Amino acid sequence: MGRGFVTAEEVAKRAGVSRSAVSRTFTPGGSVSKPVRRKVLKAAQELGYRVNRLAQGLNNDRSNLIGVVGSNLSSPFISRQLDLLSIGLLRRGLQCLLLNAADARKDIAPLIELLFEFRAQAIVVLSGEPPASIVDECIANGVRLILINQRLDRADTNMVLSDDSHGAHLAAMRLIQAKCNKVAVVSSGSQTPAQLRRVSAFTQHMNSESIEVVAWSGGPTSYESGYRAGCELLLDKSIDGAFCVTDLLALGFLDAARLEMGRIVPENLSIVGFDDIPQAGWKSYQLTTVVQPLDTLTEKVLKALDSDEPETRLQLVPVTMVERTTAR
Amino acid sequence: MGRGFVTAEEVAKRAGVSRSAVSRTFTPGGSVSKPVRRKVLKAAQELGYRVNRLAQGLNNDRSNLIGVVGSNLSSPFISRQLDLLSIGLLRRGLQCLLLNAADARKDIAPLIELLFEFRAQAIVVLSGEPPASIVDECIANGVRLILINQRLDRADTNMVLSDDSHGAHLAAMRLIQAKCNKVAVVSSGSQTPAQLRRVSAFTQHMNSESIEVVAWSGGPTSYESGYRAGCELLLDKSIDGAFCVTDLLALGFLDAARLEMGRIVPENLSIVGFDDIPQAGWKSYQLTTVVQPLDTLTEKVLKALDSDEPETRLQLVPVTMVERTTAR
DNA sequence: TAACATATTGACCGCGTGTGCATTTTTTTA
DNA sequence: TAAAAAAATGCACACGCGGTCAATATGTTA
Repeated sequence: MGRGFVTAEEVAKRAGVSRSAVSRTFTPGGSVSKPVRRKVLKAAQELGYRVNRLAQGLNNDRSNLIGVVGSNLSSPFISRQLDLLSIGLLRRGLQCLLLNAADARKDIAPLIELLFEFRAQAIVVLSGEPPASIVDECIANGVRLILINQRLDRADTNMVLSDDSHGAHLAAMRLIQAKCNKVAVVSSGSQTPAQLRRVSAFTQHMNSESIEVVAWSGGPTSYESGYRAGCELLLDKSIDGAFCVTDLLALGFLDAARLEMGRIVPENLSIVGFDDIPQAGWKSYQLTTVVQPLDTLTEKVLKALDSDEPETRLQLVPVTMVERTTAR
Repeated sequence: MGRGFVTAEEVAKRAGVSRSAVSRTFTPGGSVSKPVRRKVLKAAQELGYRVNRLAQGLNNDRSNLIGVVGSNLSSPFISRQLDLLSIGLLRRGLQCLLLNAADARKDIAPLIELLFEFRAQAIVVLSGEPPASIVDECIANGVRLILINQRLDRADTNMVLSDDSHGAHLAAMRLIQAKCNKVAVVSSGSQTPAQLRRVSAFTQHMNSESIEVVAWSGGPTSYESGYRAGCELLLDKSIDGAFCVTDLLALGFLDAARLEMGRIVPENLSIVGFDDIPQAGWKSYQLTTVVQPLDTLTEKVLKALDSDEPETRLQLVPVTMVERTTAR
């Protein structure tokens, strides 16, 4: 009862049986007689014994650890993603080893190295782009790698991502429907691949309709950046529509438009966002936006974790648009 | 190079040295000659060898795993807390084993059991109240337990919490300063200890000033609950002040007041929140609120993790008030 | 060059667990 | 009741690593 944990050996001694008996008692399907099992359980209870899953994983070669790496964990979107993911993992008896990539935003390679050292069974990347070498090492070591909203140009990696292009097209169509003549497209300065896809798909669509597009990007993906974008862009009175590639940006933009630049939304200016974070539905905002269905996205991630040989490596999650009040 | 990870044995064979040499090469302070070290590193590089930290922890008795358990991970406050915590842990070379208590909101005991099985060095509880038996087991097994914003009535547990009472007093003083005659205090139905403390300290203060207090509580700790509270409470036109024990509640309340119940804030109604989540500073809200200094709180948690014999088990983090625009 | 001090090395053990195998005990069948 | 089948049990090994210790190699001094 001293420092440290109780071992199976001690339980065996107390119960007057062999250590094997203890092990078998705690192993489903182990061959143990009723009386022995009772004695073992009693001794274990009294001593406060718990199986050491680290040692367990040592010969099983199954650590049951799933590495999750991402940055911006406190943003509404990512945090919800992490919330759902961690619940799903727990339900499946998997443990979530969380690595915050805030320090190494650019290069998440060392973090993944760390996960290798912990023998993570699989690695889920919420944000950030792993270098190709890491991907190679993952398959070499039999570690499943799952990228969320990240599109890598190789067929041997699991990717689950929202249909950004289609979402951008939806946004474009909505702004066209609102009869906008000159629109802004707002993204952050971090230029994540997902954001780039949204910007380019949107721009392309608008160009094909001969509608002028003004691109703005800067700062982190935050409310404040959106606010700044609004203050700067809306000096141009002819802009009557905006697609913000993230709700956070959109809400900042919306506040700038209404409270700083004297615009009336949606009469004067139509705004469409992307993600559908909870705040987009708050009464003060009522943002019209493209919905990333986080639950189905998470579900696909978990499924990719389960199945031994995933049928599809690239899974596109369809997006929809929720109509609220910020687009005419 | 088959399935699974490379072992030190294989590296030794390839490098033409003993396995001990490999181990020493990767152990700081190990006695290895330059040429041998070079050979080992080369072989390790070629084979893609990585130390197995699980096996490492098996004899060290240091898993380097810190268990973090909490619920409501996507709420602005908790997610930020988790964000900061996970960064701090990583910086200190500790791994964050995240357990989402969403399923077992009431009883987080089984989750902590799980962390025992993984031989977590310490356990940080973001939310939820662990039963006393768990606390006993923690100290019996030499696992440090740190409770955040949770006050247990025992001297052998590490607790880091914001000064809820003082915060509530600040809120009360502010509403008195706003010359409120009848105030509401809004909390969620989940009745966490922290919320209860805020409510009671606030009510007590107001009573001592002979100001009438109407208490409302219901639903989860969410924007929606606050909105509902506003819709129901503000039917009483004589209520001219409100203390919402959580910013999320406050923002919902504020929206209900302005957009649904036709109140003018702060002329007609003063509102004070608690937490200072990012959204409280957004231009549409500009909520006057009590600030929980999350960075210092997190810092104290990390420090409690470090020090082998913490000087103080109960650490109260001082709170301040940020003046914005919702209190007259 | 010899004697000595020091740096390096490899064999071995322990960490806590699961499991194959041979042995012993219990149960079933003839 | 005896023989055969089944179940239960303990021993020993493996998992991948760090650390101890004696043996060996290298360097240093007289």
